[in-house]
Amino acid sequence: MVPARRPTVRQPRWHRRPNARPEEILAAAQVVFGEQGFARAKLEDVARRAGVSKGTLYLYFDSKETLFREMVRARIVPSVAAGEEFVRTYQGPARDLLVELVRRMWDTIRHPAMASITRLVQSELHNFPELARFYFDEVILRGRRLLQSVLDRGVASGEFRADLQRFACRGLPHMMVFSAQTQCFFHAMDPELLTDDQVLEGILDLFLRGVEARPVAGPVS
Amino acid sequence: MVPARRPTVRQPRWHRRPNARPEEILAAAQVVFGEQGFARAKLEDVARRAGVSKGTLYLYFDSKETLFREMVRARIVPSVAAGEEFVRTYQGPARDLLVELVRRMWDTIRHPAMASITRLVQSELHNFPELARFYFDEVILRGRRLLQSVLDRGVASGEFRADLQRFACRGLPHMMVFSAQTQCFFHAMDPELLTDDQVLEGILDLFLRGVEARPVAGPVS
DNA sequence: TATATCTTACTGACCGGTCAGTTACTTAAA
DNA sequence: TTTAAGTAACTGACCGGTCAGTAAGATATA
Repeated sequence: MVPARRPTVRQPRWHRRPNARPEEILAAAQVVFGEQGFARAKLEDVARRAGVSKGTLYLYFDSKETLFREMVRARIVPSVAAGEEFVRTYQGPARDLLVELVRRMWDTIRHPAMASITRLVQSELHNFPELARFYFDEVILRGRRLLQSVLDRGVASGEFRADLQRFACRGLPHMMVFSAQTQCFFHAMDPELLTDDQVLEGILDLFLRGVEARPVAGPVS
Repeated sequence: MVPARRPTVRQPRWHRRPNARPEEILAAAQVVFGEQGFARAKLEDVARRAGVSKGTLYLYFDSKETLFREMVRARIVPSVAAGEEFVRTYQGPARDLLVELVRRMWDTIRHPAMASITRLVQSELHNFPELARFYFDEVILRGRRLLQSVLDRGVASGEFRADLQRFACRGLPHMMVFSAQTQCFFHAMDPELLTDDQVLEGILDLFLRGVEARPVAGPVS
């Protein structure tokens, strides 16, 4: 009798997929860094989740730090660009634009994977000056300017208060990002849970009241 | 000639100060954890800053994790209690109470040492379920209820909108905490810096507009 | 079409540094 | 003299980063 080893069609233990690897590694890194934070995250875990060995990580990324930076960049920049594109092409009242922009921002940042990134960046900034610089310029500043442009439109059209403070374009994203983090991370222990939609409506309700020239009561949209 | 070594009055190399040590260690831990985050922080550094050796830490705290938890507890709970005491004893319009409470909260959380703690907690929650539970119950929930009670007073007196959303008592602290963190950590690289006072006025301006029944334009106080 | 040759994506054992926690000893001070 | 506060050398687990070796699979040749 012939032994059963060596089946007729041999399955390779791994495949060469140099084009797919970087994205897969970034996706794995997003999960592991998001769950563990930078310092606790083990590259061994990132590798396992990406379906490769630890050595392979180093074929595509110089170091743990580089991997972290590239992951943040790859995940965040497209969102900001999408927001800018939306505002650039929007036709209509500033109020509606603001409402829709806030909805889209909320839809982006309320997902745990995204909330993890904003939290990560916030907590690791101090250790990665280069990342901090990049994040501040390409995310915070661009986001702030984007929102300010929407507010400016509304002021020009008389929809928003002429005496808006410079803080307005910061307060909104601050409230949104932190609300998203709280929704994600305290979800399990909150006895007075709000749904994501309730939070969104609450944000819009407060902020519109805060900026509109002639606020009216009642539902937002 | 007599050699100069061994002066007549010998200074002890160290003193036994069992009552003072814990607080000194907590203070050192606040700085080091605040600067480095939990995982990067070295107990060696905490010990050096506290003026003791590493072994001494273990005379007063079971582990790195315990030290971290105790530090957060010791620094945060008094602030919450102070806010509660202030609201409990306040006589006057709800609007003034709200303004003054926000001022005091801002005065507390805008300091880097405090902003570091809120950031720390946010980023380490996942790794310390016990701390998360404690923080949520003793800080977030208590803070939320405190603010809600102020809002309720205003609604009852007709100063605030009767249709306030449940989100209102969360949005304000979210905006404040995140604004404080941003003020602290991006201070160096922001080309459009606002002063702490400008941020406070901006927060009050937005939020009062958002909650008042008959908002009026103009400066806050 | 078959197979020999070659390139390179990929593996995984290993090394060296780091650091939380321990312990054997020292010393302040009651 | 006693004892508890404090020290500092030590241990062992852990993990980022390396590199010698392996095998997938492309290409050349018959």
